[in-house]
Amino acid sequence: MPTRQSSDASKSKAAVSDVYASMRASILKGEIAPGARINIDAVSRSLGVSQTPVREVLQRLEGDNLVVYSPGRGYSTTPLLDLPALRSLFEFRLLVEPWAARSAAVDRLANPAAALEKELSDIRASLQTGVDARQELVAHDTRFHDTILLSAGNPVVQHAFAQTHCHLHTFRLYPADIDGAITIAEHATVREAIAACQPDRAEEAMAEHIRNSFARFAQAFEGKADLSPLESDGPPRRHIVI
Amino acid sequence: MPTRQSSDASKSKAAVSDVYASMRASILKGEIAPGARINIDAVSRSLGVSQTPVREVLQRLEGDNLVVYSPGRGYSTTPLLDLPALRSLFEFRLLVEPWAARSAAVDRLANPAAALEKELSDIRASLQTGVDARQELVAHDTRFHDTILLSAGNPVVQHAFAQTHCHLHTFRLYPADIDGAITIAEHATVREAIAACQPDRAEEAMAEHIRNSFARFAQAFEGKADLSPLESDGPPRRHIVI
DNA sequence: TTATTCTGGTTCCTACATGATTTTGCGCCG
DNA sequence: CGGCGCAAAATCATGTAGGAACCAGAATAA
Repeated sequence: MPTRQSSDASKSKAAVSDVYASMRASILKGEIAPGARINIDAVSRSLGVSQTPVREVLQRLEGDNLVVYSPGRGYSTTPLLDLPALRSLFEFRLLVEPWAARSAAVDRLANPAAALEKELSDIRASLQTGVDARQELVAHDTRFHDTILLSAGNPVVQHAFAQTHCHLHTFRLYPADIDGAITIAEHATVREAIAACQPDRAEEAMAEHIRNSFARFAQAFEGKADLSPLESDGPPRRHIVI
Repeated sequence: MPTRQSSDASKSKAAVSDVYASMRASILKGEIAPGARINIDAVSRSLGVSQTPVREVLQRLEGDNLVVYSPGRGYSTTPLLDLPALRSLFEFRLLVEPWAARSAAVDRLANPAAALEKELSDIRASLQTGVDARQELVAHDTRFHDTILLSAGNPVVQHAFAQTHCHLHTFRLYPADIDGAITIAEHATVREAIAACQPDRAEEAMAEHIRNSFARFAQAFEGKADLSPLESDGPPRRHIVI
């Protein structure tokens, strides 16, 4: 009797949701080894469900860029981001997020300053009691940036950014020893500019934060790569086109 | 005997591929009526396949934003883009594509001027013999913009842009009477700037092209909507929209 | 050493059961 | 007589089980 042993309220409906959470956690924890192939049958039996929900979950994970699909050969986990991929990702963020910060820094009801302030005090409090600071920090970072992007009010940009799952990927290679204080301080700077309704300052603060953030992550690759800064060419290029 | 009658070489493997092409065409042609729910069982029986490949296809179509999924209620086709959604889409393009044009307008092997020139002469020739100009024009537009984006050399930006499927959506509301000559002329301007390796000019030409393109599409909404241009109010707001 | 065949394993699809959701029809109240 | 609400039934999404085709790798023969 292959009954589902996961949640006591094992009615039925939570199947795909449970499987998604489980597989995603497995990949993020590195239990499946980046680049390895995923056996649908093995996973389904190990989780006590059928193959259909597992396949559905795999297709969703493909949208998250956590697995790749080869027709006729099944699914494999994606390898960790290398430095060029990380740079591409942060260049994209540098294209989108300063624009979002500028859009958010206006005197309107959409101004997210209050929500950002709450988020900042929450994370400060949470780090005091500090359990699993790494997870907390990434979660805070996600919420902070998502809030700003949301208040920019462009669903297409928001969706495109969400599809990159940048926080999800950076979580995979987040060094355990990073000090969150710097990140939070930069967040506070961004929030102040937004609260003051100064678009230029907000844009620049966000751009600076992303550049610094990339530099911090790039140090995880130290020794093997060049570490040249994100923007190489001279004149301070406007990311905002008229 | 529920044999598959689609392709004569009905080995088996083409199932999901066939279904995908078929459903996608149905939605784009409007045969399923935007906003209507999709009955998995009906589709599977009508195409002579089982429910599993249909579900797989629906999940892929969800990534294309052609259907939406409600847990427990299945899939529905997405409604046609309304004016605000179209504006959001073109604002995203205005954020990404001028940057890509700038990045492409450099004196490197990645410079796509030659490919763009071939693309332009191809479409000009194709329009002479003109069969189904609408389809040809959208296909050309897709290739032209994709080429520029590709040579910008950022996979993340490229993927994020591809995920918007902007040409796929604009195809759904492409007016039949639009004259492609203007579009092609603007493309030629962009190409010239890229060929001349003038980043500023390329960036501006692309931005101008996208603004004009939006204006042309917005005319499809004439009568029902405000038709305010992308940047409505007085001070140059750097395309921040409410 | 190279080509061919065979076998093990895995993906992919079909068919069916089940539970939730929507719709329809009937009775009741205003 | 018309509108509202509840209940029963049909409908449909979701999950399960199993089988057939297919790819990969190994062993054997030339």
